[in-house]
Amino acid sequence: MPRRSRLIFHIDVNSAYLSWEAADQLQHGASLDIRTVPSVIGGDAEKRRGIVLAKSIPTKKYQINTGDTLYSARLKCPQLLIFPPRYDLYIRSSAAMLELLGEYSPSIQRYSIDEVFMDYTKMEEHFGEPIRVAHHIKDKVKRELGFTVNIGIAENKLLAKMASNFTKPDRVHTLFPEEIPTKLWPLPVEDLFMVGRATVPKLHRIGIYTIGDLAHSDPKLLKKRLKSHGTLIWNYANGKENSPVGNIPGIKSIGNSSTISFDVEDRKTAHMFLLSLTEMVAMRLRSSNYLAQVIGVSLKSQEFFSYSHQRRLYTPTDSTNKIYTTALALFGEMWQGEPLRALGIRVGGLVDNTPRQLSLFDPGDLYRQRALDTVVDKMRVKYGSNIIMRAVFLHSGIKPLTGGVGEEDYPLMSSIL
DNA sequence: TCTGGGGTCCTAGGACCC
DNA sequence: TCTGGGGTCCTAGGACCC
Repeated sequence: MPRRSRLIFHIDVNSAYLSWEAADQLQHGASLDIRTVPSVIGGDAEKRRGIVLAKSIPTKKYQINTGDTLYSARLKCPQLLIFPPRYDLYIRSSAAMLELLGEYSPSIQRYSIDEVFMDYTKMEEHFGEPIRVAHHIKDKVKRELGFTVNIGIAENKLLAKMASNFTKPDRVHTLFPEEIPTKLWPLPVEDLFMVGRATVPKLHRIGIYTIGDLAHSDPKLLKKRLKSHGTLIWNYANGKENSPVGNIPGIKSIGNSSTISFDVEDRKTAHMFLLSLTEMVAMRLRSSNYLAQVIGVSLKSQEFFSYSHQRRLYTPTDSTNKIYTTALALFGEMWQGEPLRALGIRVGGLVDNTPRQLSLFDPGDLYRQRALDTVVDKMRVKYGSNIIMRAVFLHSGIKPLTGGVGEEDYPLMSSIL
């Protein structure tokens, strides 16, 4: 075995949402393992959220893809089983896996709810040869937690991630430098991380169809055509990437958006949804101990046209009222009365919420506003998010908070991901 | 009963300043 | 009287990820 500059593991849960649902069902006495039949996790079509979020391996021969509408998925496979998402279960399952992995290295990075990077460099003396240990870890996850993972092993994060994407499920793959020509380069270019829907046709147009084609193309030409993104994917195709595991920079923005079960056509209803979203975003902002300098509103029309407006404030804020009134102003500037399918609020330009010089233009009731927001946050954490709500939501049929993970059950969970 | 939600980063163009 | 030019900030939109 050659000496490796670094040893990086990428652990990827196979069909995460679906695997976690399957494992939970079996633990509760189900006789059918839904991973063995065509099945998907999908949103609620009546609420216009009916898309495939995760799919079992047997759906492959029906050509069902993540993102398909449930309508089209059912056309492809009439006997398809569909289960709703359960974000609380996913958060618990993900945390259990992270805890298990923590035994094998002090350097662990949660990349998403179902992907983890682990730096195994210099850990061999403790736990042994990397491929053997990877098998041990994957078998332990299966035995103790009830779901399967793929593990990719390489000298950097990019190649480890590419390796974990090879054949699934329940597999360990390596992608060391000497294996790049045989294992990576033959793959279609769209399989490369960061080569998405818009880039593929541009690459095809210049005769690039495989990752190998990209690796051997002229980086100057790519840069000319694709700017910095061209340089990035050329490096990736050649296996060049050297970011460390861990040291995730702080969050940059916090947002929530929602597709509404009906088209919003009047200002009053739109305002209520904006308030509901603002309540969630502002609560998350305060719990993260940041203040926001930029407030943004995004809309999606019935015809799927998306657009947004944002504004930078003179004074950073975490006040629900300030964010809401800014959002209303932005909404008023951009909305021409077209039916709306979705609305969103996002705050950015985050700065630490440490004691600061008050601007001359701060409202005099700043502290009273803050005290009120803080009390409401505490009550919602303690008694549930519906314990206190703005009067406009009474009998409106609209939830007083919208967004976050797990809807009303886990209003604060999203901020840990 | 047709198309989610939460993020990050980049680019282009305009405003503004010197 | 013939329209410089660089730097920075801001905003809108797009591309990508899971």
